[in-house]
Amino acid sequence: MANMYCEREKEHSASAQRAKEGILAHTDVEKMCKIFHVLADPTRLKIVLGLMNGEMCVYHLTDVCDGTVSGISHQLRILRDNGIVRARRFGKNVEYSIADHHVREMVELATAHLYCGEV
Amino acid sequence: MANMYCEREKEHSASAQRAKEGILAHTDVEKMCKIFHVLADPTRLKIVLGLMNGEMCVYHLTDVCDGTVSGISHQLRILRDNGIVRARRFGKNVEYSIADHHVREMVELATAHLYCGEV
DNA sequence: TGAACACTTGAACAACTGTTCAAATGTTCA
DNA sequence: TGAACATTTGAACAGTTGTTCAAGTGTTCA
Repeated sequence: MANMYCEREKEHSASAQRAKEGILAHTDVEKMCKIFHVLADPTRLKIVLGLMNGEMCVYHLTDVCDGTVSGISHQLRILRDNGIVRARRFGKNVEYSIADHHVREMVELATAHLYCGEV
Repeated sequence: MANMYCEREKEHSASAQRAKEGILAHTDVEKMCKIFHVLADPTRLKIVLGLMNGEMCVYHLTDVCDGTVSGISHQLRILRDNGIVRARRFGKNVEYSIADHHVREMVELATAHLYCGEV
């Protein structure tokens, strides 16, 4: 990457160098993708948005998210496996809650992105 | 939702009610999913991480992301269509940059989620 | 003008994922 | 113990998506 490739070669190759040696060398891209991927499904996002208002069992979540018990349960497993929600047994029921405050903040930032008019 | 469904029925149905009348009534879930979806692909995320270090043209991005010109260009279009990056022509080249500071913050929060030990 | 370069686009294929239905597990209570 | 309830799990199918290859567009410069 020593030759001229574009009119702003110097700036761009400097950016490229910084990126390669910095953030991309020290970030687990696959893992980070997974976090976003988990939030990128309407059912799962509704579950997360719902749980941001308080703890709930599966039946309440099917009501809030307008889904089937099985469907919600499948998605809850994915959320659980990725550390987004936490499960706790309560007799016959399982109570779910948000496991990580960063998730709440990510959702809030996504809202900001959506309504700030920059799109 | 008036009967007993679980041992903590009162709390849970209150959460459900808040969620249904509040955040879920006022959030465009599909649009928010789309934002997360866009960041949920390794090629696109690498592009975003790369551009967080400065502006670049497509050729530099293929170097940074270790991808083909065509592949990167396809993903750049998706990022552009979703307001994540911005394109500006510079002679024969097209210079890309991050379009929205919320994206940068979302990526930073995802990093925090990844390395805070809560997972 | 036309050759060379930088990037974009379209089509097609393989891989992945959300939903559904049916069956299984775990828990309570009579 | 067994019936009823709450939730989980497995298999399968349809729909979506990232990548590749080939062709197209836009720009510069001789």
